Amino acid sequence: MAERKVNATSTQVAKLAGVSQSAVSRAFTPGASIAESTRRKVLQAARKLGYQPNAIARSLSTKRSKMIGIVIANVTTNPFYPEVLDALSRQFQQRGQRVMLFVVTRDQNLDDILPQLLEYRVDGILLTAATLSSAMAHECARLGVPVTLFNRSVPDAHASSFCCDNIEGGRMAARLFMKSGHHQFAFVAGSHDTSTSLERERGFREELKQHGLEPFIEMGKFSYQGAFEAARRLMQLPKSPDAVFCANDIMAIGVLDALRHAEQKKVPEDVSVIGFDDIPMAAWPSYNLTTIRQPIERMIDSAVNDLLDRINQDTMYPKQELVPGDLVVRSSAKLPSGLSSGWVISTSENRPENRNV
Amino acid sequence: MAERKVNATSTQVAKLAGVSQSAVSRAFTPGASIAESTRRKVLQAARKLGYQPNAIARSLSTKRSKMIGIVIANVTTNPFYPEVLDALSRQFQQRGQRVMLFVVTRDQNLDDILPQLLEYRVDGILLTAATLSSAMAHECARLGVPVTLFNRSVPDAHASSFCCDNIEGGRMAARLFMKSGHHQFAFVAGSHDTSTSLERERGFREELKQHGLEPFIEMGKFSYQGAFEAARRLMQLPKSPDAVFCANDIMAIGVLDALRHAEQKKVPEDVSVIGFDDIPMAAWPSYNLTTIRQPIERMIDSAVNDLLDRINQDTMYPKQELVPGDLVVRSSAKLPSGLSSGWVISTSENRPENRNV
DNA sequence: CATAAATTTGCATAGCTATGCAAGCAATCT
DNA sequence: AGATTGCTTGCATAGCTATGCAAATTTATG
Repeated sequence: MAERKVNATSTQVAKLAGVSQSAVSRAFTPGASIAESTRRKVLQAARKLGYQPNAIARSLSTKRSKMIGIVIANVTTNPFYPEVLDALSRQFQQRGQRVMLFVVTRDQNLDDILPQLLEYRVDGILLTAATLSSAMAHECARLGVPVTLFNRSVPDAHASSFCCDNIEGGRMAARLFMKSGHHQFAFVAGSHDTSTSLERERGFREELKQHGLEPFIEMGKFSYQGAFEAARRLMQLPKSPDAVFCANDIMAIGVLDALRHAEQKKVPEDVSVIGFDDIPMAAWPSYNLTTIRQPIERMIDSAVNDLLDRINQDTMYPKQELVPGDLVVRSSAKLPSGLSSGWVISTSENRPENRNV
Repeated sequence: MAERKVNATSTQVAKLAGVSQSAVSRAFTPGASIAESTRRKVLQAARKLGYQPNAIARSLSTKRSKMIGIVIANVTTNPFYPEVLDALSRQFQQRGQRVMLFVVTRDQNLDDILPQLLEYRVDGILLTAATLSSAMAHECARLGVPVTLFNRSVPDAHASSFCCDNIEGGRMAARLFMKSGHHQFAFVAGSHDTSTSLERERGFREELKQHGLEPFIEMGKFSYQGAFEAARRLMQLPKSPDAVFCANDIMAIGVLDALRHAEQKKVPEDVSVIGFDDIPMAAWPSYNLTTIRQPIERMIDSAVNDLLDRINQDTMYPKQELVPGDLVVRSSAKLPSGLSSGWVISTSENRPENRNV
């Protein structure tokens, strides 16, 4: 016979332990004023009744839900984002915050879903691969709920944002291509309304322009399949490119597969390919993708710290941070003389790859 | 100057609208007894104050949090799970449930994290790629919180479970290998304590055994890298296998890459490979992986329905469901005569592949 | 129009915990 | 011993919404 006591309350525990309800509350509040002896009595009674504090009631009372709302898109289409979600979730977890998750599509309007987060009085909101309407940004500001964008630049000054330096990343790709003597350049874009794609394109373009060069642009729709098709279109061009920079790794991989399996091109002999992100697959022997690595751990640490700090002291202003990416040299792009595969080129230092896994 | 009204309460709205607090509550409760005219008054006042019902307080009052706890592992190592998470999250979202997410590692002990879910009084718990200690299963049962396992078989009868028919899947792989004339068989396992890997191995073994055959077993640690190395070990064997079945697709891909890039083998001419799951990558031209597809949508529908049903009527008993998988024939395994690539073989019907994306 | 029936409304309270405050207590000091 | 000081403790209340119940109002019925 299951006893079916169901959720005991602090009052019941108090009665059994012969103390007041306040004492029970204090027994479960670290740092509260309670004698060790009574705390033990309480914990024992609690164990006997299978009592566990009710976080809902606590949230109501403290006006802190200890929950962070995470909104994320592209979870199934870009392996970078599971990586991000995993890291974020663990970090918050470890810092004593629960995660309320919303998976959305890239083009989904967040104005419907943010209210659902606010309804639960989340302490803070983290958006990744998603953007905020400025109406919603204001709403969050009004309610005093800090918002942080990850991997999206900020629409207005109400939210923090943590991004890789996409423009410089695009420039690095262009420089590598030029140093190793390519002639026709192309960029495979993700979409025309996403800051990551736009900025990476801009850096790539600007650097080429300084040498009087200009890339072809094709749309890869942020997907393997889209990039696969984009690559085929590029190869139809009269002067088909020999250097293709892609707005992210998953598209670079789509391009690689198209070049090798549908266009009989050799990589990097016929065409060089560079991606962005450095997802785990980029290191697989089938691809060996040269790419711009986003220093995901560092970015996430900063983002999480910033959000938690702003939760705890609401005097703080939102912050915009740009983290430099590293060029990871593998073998999907021809090497300029003096550079060999397996090196990581960052703005501050160059070093052999030694990624701790 | 931001007005900084911060979270209005139902009482404030009531005062402004000239009604009672109950009326405000009812205005936001679908189906409650309230005149259309007063509802309009209330909603107008609510808009003016930027009022939104407090879900925390509601949860406390109704004893329903409208939250589901999802625990998931392997998010970064196996693309199958982001797929699962995406689908689950959307489904619950659509059915009016919020998701509280916990990302864990495969071997992490859930006994520490389940209490964190229970503390928030989640209405139900869904575990995927994770198992439940029987102590915790009892605890959930005692508290009346239904638990559903996805892709793990059930430890005891307190939880529902939804799995693909792994044993039959293993059998299908064995049959296909045998029909197309292979001689040496191998299984690349995920781990030795996970039901998916064990059951797939068992089906594969049993079917081979009926023909007096026995497979080599190698450990692939549920990862690309682990399987890559497992494949290399297999190829060292005096009678190296010409038919390798892997406990999942990501390992099958690791095996394929090892065979092609490290062992100079041709697939499927020298070695045939079959995976399990049918992740999107399996269809990529680089891999063209023959695999057992888990009918993920159907499984998720069933799992979500079951969990929500059990939440709403606690008379229901947990259910164990086994969903048959489909053999998706591509070109990583030699075809027996009469079968061509691009077909899906299920227990009930065979049809050309036409996956709706 | 009177009465019954149906609908709408407000009152009062429950749901569970945290916490300011004053009172109780023991230990310390003079 | 008496006065201070510093911990502990319980009381009472806040935090916000939902809901049973009775009262009030509207609508339907004869």
